[in-house]
Amino acid sequence: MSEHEHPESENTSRPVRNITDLARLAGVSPGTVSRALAGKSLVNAKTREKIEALARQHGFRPNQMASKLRRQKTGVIGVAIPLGHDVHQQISDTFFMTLLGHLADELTDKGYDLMLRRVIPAQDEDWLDRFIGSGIVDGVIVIGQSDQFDRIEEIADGYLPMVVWGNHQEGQRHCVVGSDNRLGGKLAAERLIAAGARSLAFLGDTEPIEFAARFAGAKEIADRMSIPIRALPTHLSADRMNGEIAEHLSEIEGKVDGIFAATDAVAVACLRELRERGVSVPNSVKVIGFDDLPIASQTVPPLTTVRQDIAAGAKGLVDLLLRRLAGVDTESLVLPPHLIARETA
Amino acid sequence: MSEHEHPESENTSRPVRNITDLARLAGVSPGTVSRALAGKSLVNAKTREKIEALARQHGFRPNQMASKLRRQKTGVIGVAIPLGHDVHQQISDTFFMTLLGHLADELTDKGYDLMLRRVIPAQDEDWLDRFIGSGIVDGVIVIGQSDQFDRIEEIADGYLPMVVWGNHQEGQRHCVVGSDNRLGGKLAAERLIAAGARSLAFLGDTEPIEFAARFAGAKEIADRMSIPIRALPTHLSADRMNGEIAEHLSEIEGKVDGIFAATDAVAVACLRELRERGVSVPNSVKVIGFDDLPIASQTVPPLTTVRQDIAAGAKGLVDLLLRRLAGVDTESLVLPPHLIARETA
DNA sequence: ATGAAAGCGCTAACAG
DNA sequence: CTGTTAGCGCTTTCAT
Repeated sequence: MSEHEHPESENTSRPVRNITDLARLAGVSPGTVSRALAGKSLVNAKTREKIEALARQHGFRPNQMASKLRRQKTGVIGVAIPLGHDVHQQISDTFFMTLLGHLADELTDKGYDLMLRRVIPAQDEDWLDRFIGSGIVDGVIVIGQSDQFDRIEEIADGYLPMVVWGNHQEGQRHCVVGSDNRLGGKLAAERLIAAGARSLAFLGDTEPIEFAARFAGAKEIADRMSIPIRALPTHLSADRMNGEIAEHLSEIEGKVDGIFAATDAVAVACLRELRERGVSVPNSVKVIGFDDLPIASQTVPPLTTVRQDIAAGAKGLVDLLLRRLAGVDTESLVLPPHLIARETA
Repeated sequence: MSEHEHPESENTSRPVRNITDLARLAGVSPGTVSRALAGKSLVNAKTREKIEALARQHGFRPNQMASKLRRQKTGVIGVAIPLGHDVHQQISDTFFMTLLGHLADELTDKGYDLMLRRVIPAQDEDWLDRFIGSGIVDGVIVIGQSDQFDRIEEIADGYLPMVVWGNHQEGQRHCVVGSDNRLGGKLAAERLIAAGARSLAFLGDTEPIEFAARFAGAKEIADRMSIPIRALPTHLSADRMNGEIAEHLSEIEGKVDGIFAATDAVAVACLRELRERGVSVPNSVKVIGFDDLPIASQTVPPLTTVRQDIAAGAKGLVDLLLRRLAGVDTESLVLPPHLIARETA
């Protein structure tokens, strides 16, 4: 018989609905049951055992709602994914989803539950206030600034326990964890140029600030070396991306020999398109991605890319949030990206 | 000024902490405030407006914990991802993560929040009971049966609001939504054979029942056509997979001309390894995957695969769960997979 | 349409 | 070490 069924055969009285019922059975007060089940030290070992046995036997678990209300904390961290630019972009965005997986592990480790919300700011001005103000979470992690930088800044002024994955800007007020995108962009451009490229293109959307920073970094290097670089705007949703990449490649054929893709996903699509056109990589065109997702090592040829350390990012987000939960106004954490040299550049 | 800051300049009294404070300000009773903020019809329009204005002005939102406790429902659906066979497998498993994304959308749509838990059953016998029994969620969706089929069956006997993504077996007691894996396996084998393959292999882990069913379906067709098929066990975590696939390919070289990969991720790795060995696909060896993830269309050559309709799966999971929340003991939902013919088979 | 009052189930301060 | 007690903040009859 599963623990989940209350064995009414053994016990003719009504089921154990709460701590008081259990207290009655154990012949103690509700307070003692509460302490015993919460694992507080100040309970007689025998009493505790008896109570635990009874609880097990009746499949009883204290109501968390009541506990949370009373203690004024929920043990839940909200994770919000704002879908700003391209609503469908993140649905299967491997990077964000992997980050989420690590976050889940990290939070579980620290004894917190994770409440996930995907929000469309355009349809819901109030998304952050609502999440925060409802008393349903103790703190919030926002995955990606999307186009909500200002909104997040506003909130940060009055709400401490929030940490955001994203790009760091000089003088910003919200606590952010993220890769140094500008540096990543520099690494990418340097690599392309070192590999022999003399005319560069950035393939991707430069609206989101993370990507803007990657482009800016690459541009800084290109400008310094007097090498031209142009941005080729591309949506990141799978359906629009392929067509747009094809168009761009037609347009730049023979004029560009180094492509910096905003993400590995873009790079993979670009690689495929180049192969279909019979353009040799890296001989005729060099390509470099960003993220170092698992797919990067599976392309042909294997993709040279800029790695973001997702696990470290998740750990950083959670560590900082816990410190903020404890009242500390933490600094942002900027992680260094690393060049992963494979064969496309 | 952000709504989040309580404008103490305008109002010297202490901040509005609860419905009672707001009631005092509005000159009404807490009950009326509750009704007004909950959007009940039986409130005078003017009173409601006044209350809403006051709430907005003070950035007040009713405490959800208290509400949930009182109403004995949480508005939260638990989503559990059991990590049975290969703990790291799912960390970046695109299929599950995409399903999760759709689930989040679907649940949000229906007004539910989503509480995510990744659990390692081997370290935590009680994972499902704990999730369910704590009164923290109104219902549970389990993503993947992993090696927990029996555990889930037990729970299902005493707990209605649970739906599971996974494989359907004759006579099982828990409500499941999933693709017809056996049929998918048949489609795959038929396709490989139709493309000219005369000796098949299933590449992947046959432990998890979904994969076992895919293999069984393929085997049924192969047997019927008197074509040999063997299983090549492969871990699904990225780090171990590549080496194992390489070994298998060495072993079967020249002996197998049709490979059915358990998932697209495996197929992609297999394709890359074949290319490295100079084996021509589909001429020398045909390959077919399972899932139809976005990468499937990006491989070279584009991957023929068996599509699972993830969005429909998510919708099915949520719909069934809502029916169960309403007390209906729903049947399982088995979705038909579809062959997506591209160029590898 | 609104007010009064009784809890939802638990925790923690206080007293013993 | 344990019992008693006073709420946490909200919802919902039951009156009016």
